[in-house]
Amino acid sequence: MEHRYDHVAIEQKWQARWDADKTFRVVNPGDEGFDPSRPKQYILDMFPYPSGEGLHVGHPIGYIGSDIFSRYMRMKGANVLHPMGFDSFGLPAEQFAVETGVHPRVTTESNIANYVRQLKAIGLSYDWDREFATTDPDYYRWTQWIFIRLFEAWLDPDAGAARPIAQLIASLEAGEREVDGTPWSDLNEMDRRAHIDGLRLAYLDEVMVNWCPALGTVLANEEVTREGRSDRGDHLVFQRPLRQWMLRITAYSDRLAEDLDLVEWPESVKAMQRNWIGRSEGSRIDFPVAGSDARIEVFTTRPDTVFGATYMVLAPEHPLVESLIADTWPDGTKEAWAGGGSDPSEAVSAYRAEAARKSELERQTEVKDKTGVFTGSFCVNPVNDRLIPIFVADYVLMGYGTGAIMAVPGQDERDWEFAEKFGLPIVRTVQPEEGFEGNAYLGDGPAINSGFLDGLGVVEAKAKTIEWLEAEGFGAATVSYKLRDWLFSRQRYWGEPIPILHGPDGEMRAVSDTDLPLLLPEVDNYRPASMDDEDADPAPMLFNAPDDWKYVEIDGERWERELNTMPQWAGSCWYYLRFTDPGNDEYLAGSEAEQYWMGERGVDLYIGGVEHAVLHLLYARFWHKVLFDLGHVSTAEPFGRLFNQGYILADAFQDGRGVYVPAEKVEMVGDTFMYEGEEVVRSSGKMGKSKMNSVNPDEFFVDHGVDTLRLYEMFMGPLGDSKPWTTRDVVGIERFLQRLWRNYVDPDSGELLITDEPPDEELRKLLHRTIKSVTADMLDLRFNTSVARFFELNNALVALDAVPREIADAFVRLLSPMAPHVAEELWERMGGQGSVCFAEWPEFDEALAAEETVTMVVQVGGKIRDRIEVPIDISEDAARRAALGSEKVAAHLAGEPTRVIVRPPNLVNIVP
RNA sequence: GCCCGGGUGGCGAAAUCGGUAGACGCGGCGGACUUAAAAUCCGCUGUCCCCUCGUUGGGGCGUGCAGGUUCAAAUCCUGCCCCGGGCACCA
Repeated sequence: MEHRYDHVAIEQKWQARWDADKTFRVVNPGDEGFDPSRPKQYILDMFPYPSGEGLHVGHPIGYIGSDIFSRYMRMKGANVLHPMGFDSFGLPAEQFAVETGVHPRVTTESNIANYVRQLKAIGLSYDWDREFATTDPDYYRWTQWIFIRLFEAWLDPDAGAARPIAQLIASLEAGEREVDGTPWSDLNEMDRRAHIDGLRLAYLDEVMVNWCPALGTVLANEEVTREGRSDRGDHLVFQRPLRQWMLRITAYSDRLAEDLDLVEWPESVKAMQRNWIGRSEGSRIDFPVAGSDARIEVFTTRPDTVFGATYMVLAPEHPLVESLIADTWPDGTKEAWAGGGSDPSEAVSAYRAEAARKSELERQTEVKDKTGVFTGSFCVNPVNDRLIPIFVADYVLMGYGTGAIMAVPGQDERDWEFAEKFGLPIVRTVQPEEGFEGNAYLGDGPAINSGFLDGLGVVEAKAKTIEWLEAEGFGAATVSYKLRDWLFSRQRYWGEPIPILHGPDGEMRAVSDTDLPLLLPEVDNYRPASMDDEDADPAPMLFNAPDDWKYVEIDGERWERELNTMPQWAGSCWYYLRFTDPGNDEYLAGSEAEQYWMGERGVDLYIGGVEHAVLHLLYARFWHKVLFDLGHVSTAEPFGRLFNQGYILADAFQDGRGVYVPAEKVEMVGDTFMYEGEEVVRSSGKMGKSKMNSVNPDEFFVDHGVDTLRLYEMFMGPLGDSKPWTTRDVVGIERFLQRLWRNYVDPDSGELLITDEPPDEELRKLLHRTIKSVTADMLDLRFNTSVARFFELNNALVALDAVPREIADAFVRLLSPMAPHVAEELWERMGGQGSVCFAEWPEFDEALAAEETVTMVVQVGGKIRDRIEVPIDISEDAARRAALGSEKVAAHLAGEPTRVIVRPPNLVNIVP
């Protein structure tokens, strides 16, 4: 048995050859060997953060899927761009540096080397010549360059698109634009600068941030859990105001939502993005404050209910609160409204202090119990001139709308609760449906108690109210979004330095493009100043940089470098562009390469985890649209087709204390699971280090093989579903590959068992059905059913002494995207030219793929009573006659049928 | 609470146009080969019932639950239950 299937030898041989031959290198337009007659396919995986743990078998399932598709597309004749790189800035390497003093660059480099080794061991067909990491200065140079473009751009409302700030200044100087009615020439230098800085897409702002002392950085809202802890590490997070870099993603809210229509993405991901953007149409309404010139501006989606507004609420942080505090409680102030305060000032101050103290978690848990306090002031409801009291309550959020609402308890459940608790009037302004028994009524119905709106339905009443508000100067139709601007600074070391200089008088200037990359300075230690002291002020790590880095002399003045770094999301916002032209040192990506690879629909297939449904994909789309507006890229959207692979789950086991124990060492004894003599409890979850249920790929490849892993992971079920890993099931794939080998190669002599005799008709038909089925599965990434078809074809070859070449040849081609190593080996042994990776994909003959006969089902009253083999093209008449002629059918028929439904060639249903 | 997915044999799953439910694989059972075992090969395997045990013997039931539409429903509709994911006082 010298020549039996030796997966280790075969897999190592072909991986070495692909590496040496650069088999999967793909050239750009203009390069030698480029073939413009071929269509392009850009097939991309979401690149990984190279963690110290390396890969387990659950990680690469998406990579295997995209690899199969890439290999298929090459065989279909496409120029395939299929690259891989590393998202290598980030916290773990830096935290390791804090603990050990090892430079994050060192950790990162060794982790990347390990990842590359592991990825190559899976036989993934990347063009490794295009590999880069986001931490490479040649790469982050352009990340910084894009930041400068954001800094130097604003959203021109006339164009509905980003334009260079320089154009804005030119039109201001030319008098084509003014600053809030003031000509540019009338403004001093400081005001001009403030105006411009306030319009930039990258701007500084004093905002409430999530400050995490343990990590020594602020975090974006998305990086904070609902419990008010850091997403990474689960550390406490505190709210505090801080001057931070922000990116004006909200300027793109509508385009980010609307352009989802242009892409082929899972509807669920589109829905998540639309939800996140949270567009809602409504109206701004101004409520004049009684006895004052001030007005409180509210946002409402229900302007039609304005007659039912019986009180107002401001968020505790609302800037107008201070000015609304009355000196004394007015007559009629209920005890509950005062919150125990002897005067409004005391009551409101106490309430605001309490609200500021509350953590996110407390606010969450107290949702059902509304709190608030009366300011002592009143508004005038503009539609009916009624005086309504103004409250401060934390159920109104400063971050949404205007931070103030008109409260309409009759049509809003939250307002109803508050009104009941505080004894405020409740007026219904929409007539509820007959039989309605709830509190607030949110449905449609005729307006009541609403003056000029009475009798109108909700839609008409909204329109009429807005018309009235606009005519009377009390408001206008408007749109509100949940999406907030993107908090872009971090106080960490291991990130891209933000390339901005601060002048002595507060002037900001971007680092010149020619001075990029702005390299990270070397520092002595990586420990943030604030890490051990929760009360210490947030200080960027780069504060530790040497002075000759921190300060720059320009025209005799000392400018300070920005000390914040970018968040990890930055590098992944545009890496797909760099892959089109990774070596370019003059531009982020050459136009010709960018236009070719990104042409039409951008990335043709982007595979990654659904956990990036919102953040990464929204941020990347935002940057892409800015670059598009500024003419640096050629498509409106970066990712034409998105696919989310599922996760690989695995049994995990916990001991009596709830601690996970190594799953591979758990033994089943009867119905119970034992680990080191102790009974453990089984659960299931995502494979990973924390659950101690990972399967190591290096060992798996030795024991079972790479092709086995690839086929098994594809065979487990649909690529998009999460499914449990079962090592026991792997044997089915191993048997398949061994059987395949024995069909082609005599295990004793090593002789090829291929004959030039043609196959019999049945086998040929089976082949063509297989080609048809596998080809159809490719485009939909339904590889699980393809593997089933391979089993069927393979099993049909077992009984033969030799496999007809016609079958053997096509089968190897079909198999090669999924099991490329064994396919290469068999291809070579059969005398195939070159690599099977570039062999033509087999075509099927429709006539051969079609069945000649089919089993027709005959039903009586919907129950199957007979099955008859009939020609596939049987006529309706013949089918009817065959069915009615069946003895078995006759036995179930008492008399003449009332009706006969004939659907040739599949079915006849006789209704008795 | 709202918005998405999803519930099919002992297990992973097929069936994506409303027309044979359970392809393919695992596991299980039986057989061949072998001194034996492994490997390999062959057969059976949703479930219950019946018989004159048949190389397509006959029948009932069956795709989370309860209804409905239809000649016909895993597939369409209504209500409900359960599981997973996202959002969550968003005015």
